Amino acid sequence: MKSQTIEKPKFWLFKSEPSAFSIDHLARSAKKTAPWDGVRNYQARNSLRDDVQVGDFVFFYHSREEPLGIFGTMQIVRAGYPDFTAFDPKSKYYDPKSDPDNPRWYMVDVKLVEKFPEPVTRDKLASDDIARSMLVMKRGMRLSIQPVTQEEWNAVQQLAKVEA
DNA sequence: GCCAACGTTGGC
DNA sequence: GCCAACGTTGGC
Repeated sequence: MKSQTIEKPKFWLFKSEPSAFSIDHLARSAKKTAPWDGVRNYQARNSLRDDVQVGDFVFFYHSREEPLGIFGTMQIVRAGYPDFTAFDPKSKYYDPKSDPDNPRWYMVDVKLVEKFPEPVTRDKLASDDIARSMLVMKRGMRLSIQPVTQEEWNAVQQLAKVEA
């Protein structure tokens, strides 16, 4: 058996404050594609650099501003590469400690797949037996790049189809 | 706007 | 290597 050579599809949830970058920003981007830049947390960085692969599916989550929740889905179109905003003194994400020869921060490119007709809010997530236990629902969970299970992915897709 | 939870920094 | 202080996140 060579079953371990089969790549499992991977699912993620990326968080963003919509005032900084929202799903509508992504929808208006050329080819509905944009770099997911500005991640400045080591655990999230490790995921972007090492784990997120082209073809992986991603939920777009709006944090901080109501309504809080999952607004749609994206797909990874470019795997981890150095986050160039860290090298730009004019960027709000500038980090002088990130050396271009040994970059500290990484990003990926995402493409919008679907904006849900209605967001799947935290209230809706909390009402579902499976979605309720997602990482994003845990108190104090600040990680902005989170793994999602296949079951959670399916559960949220179901919730997105239910009338608001 | 508040503030608990969390991650990072830096003095020792 | 510890841990107090600090800055940030993000739900409420």
